[in-house]
Amino acid sequence: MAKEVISREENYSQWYNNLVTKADLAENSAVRGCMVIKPYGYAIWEKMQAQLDKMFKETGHQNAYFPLFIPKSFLSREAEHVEGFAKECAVVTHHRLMVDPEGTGVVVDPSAKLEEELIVRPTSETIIWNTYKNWITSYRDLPILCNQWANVVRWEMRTRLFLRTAEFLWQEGHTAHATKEEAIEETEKMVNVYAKFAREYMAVPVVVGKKSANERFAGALDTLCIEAMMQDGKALQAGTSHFLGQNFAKAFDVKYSTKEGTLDYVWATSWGVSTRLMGALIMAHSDDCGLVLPPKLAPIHVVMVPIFKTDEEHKAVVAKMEELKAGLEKSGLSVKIDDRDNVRSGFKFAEWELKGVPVRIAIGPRDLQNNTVEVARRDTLTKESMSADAVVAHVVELMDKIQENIYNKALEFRASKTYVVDTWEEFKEKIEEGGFLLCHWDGTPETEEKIKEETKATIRCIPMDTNVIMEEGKCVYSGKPSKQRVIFARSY
RNA sequence: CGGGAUGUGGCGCAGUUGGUUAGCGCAUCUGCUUUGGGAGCAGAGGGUCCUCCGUUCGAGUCGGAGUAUCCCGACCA
Repeated sequence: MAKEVISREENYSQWYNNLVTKADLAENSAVRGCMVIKPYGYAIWEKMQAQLDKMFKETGHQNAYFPLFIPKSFLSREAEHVEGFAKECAVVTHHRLMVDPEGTGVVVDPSAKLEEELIVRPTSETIIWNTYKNWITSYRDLPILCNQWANVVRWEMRTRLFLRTAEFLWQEGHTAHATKEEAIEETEKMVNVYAKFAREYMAVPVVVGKKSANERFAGALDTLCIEAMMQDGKALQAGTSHFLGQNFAKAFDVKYSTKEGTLDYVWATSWGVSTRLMGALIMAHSDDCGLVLPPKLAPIHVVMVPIFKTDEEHKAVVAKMEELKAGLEKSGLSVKIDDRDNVRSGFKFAEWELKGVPVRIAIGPRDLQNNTVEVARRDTLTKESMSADAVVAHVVELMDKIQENIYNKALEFRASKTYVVDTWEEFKEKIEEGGFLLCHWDGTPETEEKIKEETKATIRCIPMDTNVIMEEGKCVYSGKPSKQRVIFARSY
């Protein structure tokens, strides 16, 4: 008897359990909302890291590492920045513990109070710009193109596994440029790197766009982003790239000598993606049988399940599998033979489907006789029997097909939930169904705020892609003139 | 920080108007039988019923306080 399947609408976290768990630190409320990434989940993150790293290096960036702790005074240098982050920071006030004089255990040593509190980085602009000040004196020092892989802490009032944990892993790029144009070009370049990564590796279609003033990063002049649609129709911001202007250069007094011999402030960008991408991956592709991983990010491409009755059959089947495994590995695929003898084959089928392994191969005594194997696809849940001699070439080809298929499936889904909306009545009705609403907007924060209050929908982005209608029209809320449509949606 | 719900073996839950030794499913362990879609039978182990205080002859059950978790808001990658 099959166990009851879990509906994905009910709770995505059922799928998460393969990859992460909530940190079990309930005794201490101070660390609520953190997550443990299990080996299988971390393997996906490592694949993402490796690919992103490659793309960063291809665009001329280098990795570096900056401190976890930020002196409190740094955060107050940039006014908007401090407003955006000050409310949600973890603060280090002491540097020593002592044995509790009145009991067992340890207490904070009151004599070890820090002169100036340290902030656990919520993002590293301030500490990095404080460092860049020492690195930059002349136009010859520019540009500086650094990235760091790090963990950051944001004390969110409400956390959500993968999408908004108190501590998360991410990558943050911080670049310094001599001219405004070059910095803007960098901002656009990196958002496009993210878009390419999402589309080609995660198989998640995204819209590239610009944030409205309300949704912009604290301290940025412009925030570009990629927005994805999850299967419940809600939007997920999957990556951001900020044009910071000269705000941080001014705050940290980073000037350089120009070719002409004058002094000027440096232009900055920052950009980042986080473990939230794994959440996007799950929520974009999962079905009622569990995860569906795109081959390019799957830790295991092919799982082989032996079917046998006797020891002899077992040996013969596994021998055949080892042979196929060698062939597949030669083609660059990662293969797992599930040789466990304490669970039955049906259990294994279900379990590997839950984990999202793209292709499953089953071989039994009957196959050995006929020189066939059974190949099952995770994305379509179909299986076929084929000659064992052709299977390696077939599976290698399948990887590309699966990658393409799940992207197209997600793309079709997004298309089916994207509506062109021109009246306020229709807006209110459609927003309840979920999805992206392409609407005209008068460009004012007030209108955006009112729409949010009435419908919980926000402007996800002002699209920069060509596939969104560029036309003049009237604001869906106020009726005032508008130059192009923007995307409204409810979001995570 | 507001509004609501919930804390019972590793996980998911039941537990009646307060009444003996606190149950069930899954998982674990042992044995036998099984293996082409989440196995069956027999047996075994595993509990400070979130914490404290109170009511009572008697509390998992009632009352109070605390605490944690989840959901909905505000806040956000």
